[in-house]
Formats: sequence, structure tokens, C-alpha cells
Amino acid sequence: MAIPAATHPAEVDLQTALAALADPVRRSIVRQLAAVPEWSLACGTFVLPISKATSTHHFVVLRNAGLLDQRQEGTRLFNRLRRPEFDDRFPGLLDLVLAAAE
Amino acid sequence: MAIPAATHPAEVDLQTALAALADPVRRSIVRQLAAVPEWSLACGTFVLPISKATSTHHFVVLRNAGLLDQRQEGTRLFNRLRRPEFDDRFPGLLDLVLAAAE
DNA sequence: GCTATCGTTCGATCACCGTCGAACGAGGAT
DNA sequence: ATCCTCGTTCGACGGTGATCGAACGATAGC
Repeated sequence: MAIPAATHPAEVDLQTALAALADPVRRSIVRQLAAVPEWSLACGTFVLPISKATSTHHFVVLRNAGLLDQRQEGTRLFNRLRRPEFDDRFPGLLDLVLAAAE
Repeated sequence: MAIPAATHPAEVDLQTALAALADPVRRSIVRQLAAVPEWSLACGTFVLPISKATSTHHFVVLRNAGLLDQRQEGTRLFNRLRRPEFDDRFPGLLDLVLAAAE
């Protein structure tokens, strides 16, 4: 399993960021990630109403949008929300997502 | 021609707002609108690489997202960006769109 | 070695949305 | 009355993206 290539928020354009956050499942992932300590959630431990394959797809999109950092530990992939870097690139955007009741 | 029903930003959910702004043509409309005085641009005067029918569709989406106010004057529809109201509902979001070089 | 778990990859399907041309309607102008 | 302009409405088409099951690979543990 090769280390997945993540995109730094500085290289992400607005189109990609908005498209990534325009999906309810991905916003749910972001919120669950923001509610716990960094590196504490593996991909499979999120509560999501979708299959494994779809889940992988969403994590790829979030990585490419500069929202995720991933670290392999054994057979599991632990995640970290790139909050400060993303806030630096798109100030206020992440706050909107996390503040939404939804 | 009936007066088009516009949605107030306070009643717009995040999903609708993000989906509306995730389209490059609609962001272009928002930027062109922010660059001129209020009520100074009719729908047909925007420079857009699309047909009239598609243009109408985008204006509908923007209205439903609480981003637009429209006023009929003769045969033309003049537009106003609901900047303060939208900023109140989604702080920082419009700023991101307007600040983007793109 | 064998097995179980975790995540990826591969097609395939399906729904949604952006797009268009054509026809229509409402106003203004001559 | 006639025309022209502006915008809407009506199908229809096409592409993109979200979704899935099944097969695969990698790692851990027995």
C-alpha cells in the first residue's frame, strides 16, 4: 500500500475546496474529525451511511482538497484535519462547516 | 412576467449555499455584480460564455441561495447582490469568492 | 502457513446538473 | 399594429460524480 499523496491547502483552488465541501458525507467526515484529537480516527471508524468503496472515494476527494492528512499505522489509515493550514488558505470556510447544525 | 420569488439568506442552508457557489459561472456572476453599484446590471448584460436559457437557470439558483435580489424595470431584470444579509448568514464565504483571483 | 481486518481498485449503474435550441410572452419603440 | 429586445419555459442531451459489489493486496495475529 503506497503512501497516499496529499495536496497542501496552499495549492488548492477555490473550485476544488467548494466542490469538496458541497457534499454532505464529506462535511460529516470533516465534523467527526474536528470533534476528536488528531490522528485518533481511522477511515473505517467513521459512522457513514455508505459502503467502503464510496468511503475511499470521499477520502481521496478530501485529501486532494487539502483537508486531510493521512498516516498509515499497521493496516489502518489514521486521519488528521489540516485545520490551521486550510484556515490560512480559506479563512472562515472550515468554521462555517463546523458551525453548521445540519 | 411574474415577480420572481427570492429566498432570504437567513432561510438558506449551508448545502444550498455551497452548491450554488461551487459553479464557476455563478461565481463569475457574483463577482461581476460585486464590482458595480447595486441595481446597475441587467441579466443580459453580464459577460458569460453560455446561452440565455442556461443564464436564466443560474440566476434562479443564485436567487434560491439567497445571493440575489431582482427588480423588474420594463423588460429587463436588474440585480443586486445581497451582500450584508448573506455575510450575516455565512460570514466570510462571499469574501472568499470575491477575493479569489481565478 | 492460514485467516481476519482494513483499505484500494475495478467496472458498472444511476441521478443530478449544466447545457442547448426553439418556442413563447411581456414590454417598449417606431 | 408591427417589430425588436429581454427573459422564461420546455423538452432533450451529455458529462460528471456518488454509489455499489466483488476482487485484490497488505498487514497483523494466531
